[in-house]
Amino acid sequence: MPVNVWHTEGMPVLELLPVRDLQSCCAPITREPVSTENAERLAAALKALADPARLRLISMVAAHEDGEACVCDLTEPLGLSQPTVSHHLKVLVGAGYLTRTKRGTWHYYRLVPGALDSAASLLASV
Amino acid sequence: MPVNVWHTEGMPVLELLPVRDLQSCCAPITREPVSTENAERLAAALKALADPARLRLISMVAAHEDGEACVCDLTEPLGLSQPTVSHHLKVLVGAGYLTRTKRGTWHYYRLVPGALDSAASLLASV
DNA sequence: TCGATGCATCGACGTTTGTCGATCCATTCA
DNA sequence: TGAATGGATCGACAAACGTCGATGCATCGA
Repeated sequence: MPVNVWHTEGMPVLELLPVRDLQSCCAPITREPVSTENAERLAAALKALADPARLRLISMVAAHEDGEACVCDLTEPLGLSQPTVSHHLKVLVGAGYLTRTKRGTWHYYRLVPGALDSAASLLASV
Repeated sequence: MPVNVWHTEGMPVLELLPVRDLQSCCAPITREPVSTENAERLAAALKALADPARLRLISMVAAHEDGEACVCDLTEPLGLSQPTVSHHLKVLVGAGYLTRTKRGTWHYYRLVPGALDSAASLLASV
């Protein structure tokens, strides 16, 4: 549920707020502009997604068997080097979209349920 | 409705697809990963939003009287120079989130209805 | 006609980002 | 124990990005 964005070093700076229902049902023509802090948090959350390779990674992990995948599953279909794939996965984990679990030799990445939808909701409520 | 992203020079490359309803009602555990082209388009659309200044600009334009604002309305509350504000507005217009209209000496910016929600829907359907 | 104002564009700059090869560590297996 | 494999991290580098001051072009009002 919480989509985080690393700030200094793996430090989460964003906990996605619940969707503001009043927004959707009775938003006036003129509303309050978003605060600087919320803009920075949402921008960081979006920046983590604003890359073709990372969007494909998210999609590939979700589409993979059992909803999880290791780096070796992703490198070849993505067409990028292993260090680059690891880098992108780290960004996605840091932002709270993926989790990482180690089993034996492999690190399995898995989509955080609802993380993408939370970001989408936040975006729509700007 | 269409959220565009300039490709070479003001050339729109993205027309937001309609929300794929089958996705929300009966998505299987394992789906098809997004195509490279769609990932690039969505990434471009998100990149235009993944900046605190631009998110605040969108919000400020929407919150402004009559739903429109000129550059001079935005520069001071945003705390950035006029060229920088113009630059960000250009990016947002290019991506299809804002429109620009000239009346007399002023250029008025206005939110494209539904553009933000379209992007959010696309994001949620990754 | 001339000064003032709004704003786009240009050029420059420092920072951030995406990418890779090289390296190193952990785990497995012969 | 030693080779092989998965994968994180490092260092380097080019490209993209955000920002600003300077400039130029409209438009308006005196």
